[in-house]
Amino acid sequence: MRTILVVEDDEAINRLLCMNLSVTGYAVTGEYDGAEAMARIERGERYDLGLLDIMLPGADGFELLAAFKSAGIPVIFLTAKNAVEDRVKGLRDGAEDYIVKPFALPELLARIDKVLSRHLPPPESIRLCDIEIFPGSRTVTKNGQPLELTPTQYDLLLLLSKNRNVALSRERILSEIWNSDFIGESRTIDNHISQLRRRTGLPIVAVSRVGYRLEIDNEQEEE
Amino acid sequence: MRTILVVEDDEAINRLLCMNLSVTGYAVTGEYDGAEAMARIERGERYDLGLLDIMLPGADGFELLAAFKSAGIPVIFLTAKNAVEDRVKGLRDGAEDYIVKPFALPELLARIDKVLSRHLPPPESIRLCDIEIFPGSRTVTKNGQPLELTPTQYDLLLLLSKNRNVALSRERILSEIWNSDFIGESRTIDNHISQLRRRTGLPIVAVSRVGYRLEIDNEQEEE
DNA sequence: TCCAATCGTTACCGAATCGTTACAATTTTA
DNA sequence: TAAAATTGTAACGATTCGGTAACGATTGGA
Repeated sequence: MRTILVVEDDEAINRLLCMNLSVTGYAVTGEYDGAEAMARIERGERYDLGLLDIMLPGADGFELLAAFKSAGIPVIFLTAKNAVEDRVKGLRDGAEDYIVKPFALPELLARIDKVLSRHLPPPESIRLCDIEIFPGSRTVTKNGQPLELTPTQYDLLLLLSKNRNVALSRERILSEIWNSDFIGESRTIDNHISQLRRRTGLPIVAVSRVGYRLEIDNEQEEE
Repeated sequence: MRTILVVEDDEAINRLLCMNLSVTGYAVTGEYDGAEAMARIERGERYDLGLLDIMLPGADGFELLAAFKSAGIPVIFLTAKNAVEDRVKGLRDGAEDYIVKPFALPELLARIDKVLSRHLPPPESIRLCDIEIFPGSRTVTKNGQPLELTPTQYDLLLLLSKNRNVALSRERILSEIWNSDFIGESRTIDNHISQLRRRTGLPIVAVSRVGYRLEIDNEQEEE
């Protein structure tokens, strides 16, 4: 379970955040005083993320940001409505993101999700049945043997593997692999799918009128 | 299951809304007093949507809107017939939508659906008796076993499942599934319904001269 | 109760979709 | 510069899907 430290002196907002985040599945600690929060970090308490107000008693958000940064903990700032310069300074000093009060909770959750996933170590390799993808070197093996793939095939495979059991529309595939536009509406994707299927032997099924889906009944492991 | 807080002091309308929404598959809480509703939000109670009347005892709709917004809960206003300025103010202050009383239920349902899909990630799965729909992968199971459906059948099933216990007119079905065009008025829908009924075994009943309705007596859960 | 309207279902054929092979244009590599 | 590889497009056949017609059953209103 991910842990979050919320530092916010407004009691209502603090409680609201803690309640909602804890319901969503995070382990939350609420802190009202900047100096106290600072003490927690210096004491070596571990958190996966800090949600920091800027105006705080004890120590302000920027001081805290420095402490969090040197402890390797990403930070999202909670800024008041019109404090534009705060945001600028915060981002320049290394905050991961900021959100303006009052904010919509789903938006905050989405940002938290993004920041946390950005801070996860990228996987060494991705395993699908007998296929293994090594994003670091952009190589693929099948049963341990190297498998030659063209760049497009590799990109397609990576996209599918990141979205296993998800019906990917042709539209989505186009926009993810062919940067931006590329108006050429055609059977291009179908062809690459066909080739990829032949080389990898993976169960890539057509979703009629929509696109394709990599079907993996998960009892595989990642490494 | 999605949760809705209905705040409306007119007892008849309140009960009507709660009854209809609950039959349609939402978890509904009815509240008659603005201050009480405010207390619920401040207490941290979670809802996916607020349906707010504007003229309320205790606290009016606009005060509630602010509270809902800072809790990240989207709001649809129920406005009286000629209160144009209310609508304008509501939308400017961040309401997602408004609907004029007296309103037609299908229209309200459509708007609710739109707002929710804009604010929440789509549900993992939708369960109807022994049928389970997985929108992400565009697959369906019956008693856990995969169930093959054609694209049109799938779209039709999804539409019906989002409008359970609501009579869907052929007109509406056509416009939702066949994008705009398709002038050919015929028995096409009846055929797809027939096939869907056979494959899923769901209680899709004909509503004479109108269309069809998926009849589900709710004691099911979603996941 | 009766009759017309509506509905459920089967059958059928044209149209659309998909898998695949082939090929030219372009890019990369030697 | 020449050869090889890659990529977008075209085309063909197989298969599936979808719209319509048709017929009997059912329903619902007078």
